[in-house]
Amino acid sequence: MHDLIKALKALSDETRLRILNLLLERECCVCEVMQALNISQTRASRNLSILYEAGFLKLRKDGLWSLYSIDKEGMEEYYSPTLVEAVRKALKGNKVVTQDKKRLMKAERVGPSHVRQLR
Amino acid sequence: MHDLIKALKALSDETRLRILNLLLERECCVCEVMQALNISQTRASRNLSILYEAGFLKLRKDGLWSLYSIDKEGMEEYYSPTLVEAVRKALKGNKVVTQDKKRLMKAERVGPSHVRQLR
DNA sequence: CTCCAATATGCGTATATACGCTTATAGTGT
DNA sequence: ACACTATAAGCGTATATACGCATATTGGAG
Repeated sequence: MHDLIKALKALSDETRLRILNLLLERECCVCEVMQALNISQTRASRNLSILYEAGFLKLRKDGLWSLYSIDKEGMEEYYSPTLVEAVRKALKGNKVVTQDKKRLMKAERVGPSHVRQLR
Repeated sequence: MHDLIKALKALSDETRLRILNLLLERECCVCEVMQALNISQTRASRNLSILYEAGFLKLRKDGLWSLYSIDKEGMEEYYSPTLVEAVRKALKGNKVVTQDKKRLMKAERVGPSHVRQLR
């Protein structure tokens, strides 16, 4: 029950729902998440790791970059894919999420120090 | 998105997951929830109304009694039934929840003032 | 080894949440 | 009207959460 609660808590936050929807598009590094959602580095990193700890994401390191993606296979808790799918459906066409994905297309894989404001 | 977050938050709590699982068994009044989970009246009432506000429950009044049950038909947000089902599956066979249901069988529809401690 | 870059973490703070105690509200019966 | 009962709501408090600022960590380049 505790793991389920942890998973549900992880999803009970706008920032994290937006991140999850970004990652449904494709794997992202922290700085891409920052740009797409237009949030701080700390905030992106913290919320990514909360989703990670809850079992939704997998992490791949490439040099300085931390690349997060939805852990489709690795989700041992059988309910996690169901939750992700429910969130995906629920937010399909959502304005904020759509805008995030647009910004993601313009985002560049450069670190916090070079991040530009995206529209 | 806000409604989804509200629903997820409502589920992100042990007391409320236990209540939801009780109600998957059958309609209950507040005092039955108290007895089954062995919690206070305030706590039962508060958490029931949080689940209600999040759209998971329906309420039927019978005299002094407030009878809560899962709102299977009324859940307008199409994701709510999915979430309920995910929770149900995830907690199937769970010790705590099983014990709650056992106590529910022994519970009586009497108010807080007559509640006995159940084993 | 040194400097720089991308990410993670410690810490303080503001806000949210959960709960108990107490009191209010609203049916029921006399 | 009055007493009694089941539930809801106000309030205070303890704990959890989210965030930013500053700093630590870790990898790469020279």
